[in-house]
Amino acid sequence: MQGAMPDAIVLDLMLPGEDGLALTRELRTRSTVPILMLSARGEEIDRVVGLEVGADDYLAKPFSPREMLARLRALLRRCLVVAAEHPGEDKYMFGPYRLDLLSRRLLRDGADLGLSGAEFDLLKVFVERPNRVLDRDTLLELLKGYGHEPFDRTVDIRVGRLRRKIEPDPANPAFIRTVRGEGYLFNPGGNDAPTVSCAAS
Amino acid sequence: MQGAMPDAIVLDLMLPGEDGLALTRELRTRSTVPILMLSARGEEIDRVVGLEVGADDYLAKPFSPREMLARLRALLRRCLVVAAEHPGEDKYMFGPYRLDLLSRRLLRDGADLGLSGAEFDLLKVFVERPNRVLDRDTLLELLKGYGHEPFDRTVDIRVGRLRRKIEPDPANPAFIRTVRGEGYLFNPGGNDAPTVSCAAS
DNA sequence: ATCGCTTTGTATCGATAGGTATCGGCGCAA
DNA sequence: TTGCGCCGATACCTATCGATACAAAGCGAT
Repeated sequence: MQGAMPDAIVLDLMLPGEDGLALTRELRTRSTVPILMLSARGEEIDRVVGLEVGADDYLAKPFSPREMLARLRALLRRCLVVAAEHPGEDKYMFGPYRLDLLSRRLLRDGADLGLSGAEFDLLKVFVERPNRVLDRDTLLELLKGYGHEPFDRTVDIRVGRLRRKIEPDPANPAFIRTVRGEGYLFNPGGNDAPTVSCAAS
Repeated sequence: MQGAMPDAIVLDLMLPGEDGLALTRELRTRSTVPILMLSARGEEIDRVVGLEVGADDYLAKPFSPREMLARLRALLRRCLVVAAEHPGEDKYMFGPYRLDLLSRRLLRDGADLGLSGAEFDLLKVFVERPNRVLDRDTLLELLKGYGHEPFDRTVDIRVGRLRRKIEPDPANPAFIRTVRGEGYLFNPGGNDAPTVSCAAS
């Protein structure tokens, strides 16, 4: 198990020569990746066991593709809330965005938002420390190291530019919020109603 | 619906006189609380629709209690990943309002009330200590730490501004009451029927 | 009721923090 | 070199906060 973790795993228990239950248990010791379990065995006891070893959902065959998609979507929707909160990943998702640390890009619906380098660095710092107030000193240290003047306002400027690119309404920031006298706070939920994809359909 | 949000909601679609689907959609506009949907209607289309309006899981009757518990546990386990990183309550509801501690906002019907930082801090202090009189000294300590003058009236001013934003009738405060000579009292119910404090008796 | 003292409400205003337009310096590519 | 985009310094503007002062309300004494 190397490289990037997938966004979700759909696991068919009837894989030849593999024990899906053991695999799930093993996965769960090292990852919180969402798992949707599929199986031909539809007995209640199978479902209960599958859920208990760590699956997030269990779907017995035969099932329709539509239901599987609906369940997968519900699961991903639920996980989007937390996806941005696991350090060490190479991708972070928040709101409608996906920040790819490897290619240093911010994507929305697959389209590149065209962040500049400084904007990307700032957003990375925020995304890795969600839901806590970061004061300007800390931000400056994380962004430029230790040699900065007391009245350096570069952070404010970067925040302003970043907001113009990612905030639906830059005057009322939802993702990067100001905490007067303290600093800034990154709120991955945006508006806290992360029903995003579902609400549309 | 008042006080802290429940940890999860198990919603039976066959509630009399209620449209569970609409209720779910409504809930989702203002909360990310986990929802497990139960229904006697087990058709695929019902399940898909239930999941799409915002349920996290859908279980058709008849089902066994064990499976329901397993699914509920799986759902809570998934959501606990978030909760673990934010110990304590992160949302409070009172009257028609919802105070989100993470994004530092006060919402009413999903709309941001636009509290300023100082107003938010004060409301947070109240909301965490409902139904008890807080004197100005205590409030000052909680808000600014230990270095304050004896005749600091900051609290009064903040209370006044907060009232103007959240009280239906700021001249007759329902949520933040004055207890003359003692301090202020937060009454989450917002009802006018005074919770006769000891002063009266 | 009236008076007078105390407590609370709030309008105003100055200080300060934060938002942002503008501009010049820098690096890079053609 | 020129042109372009990125970045940060500066300056200016606005919003927020709390000090002050005064008005209003509560409360006891007369």
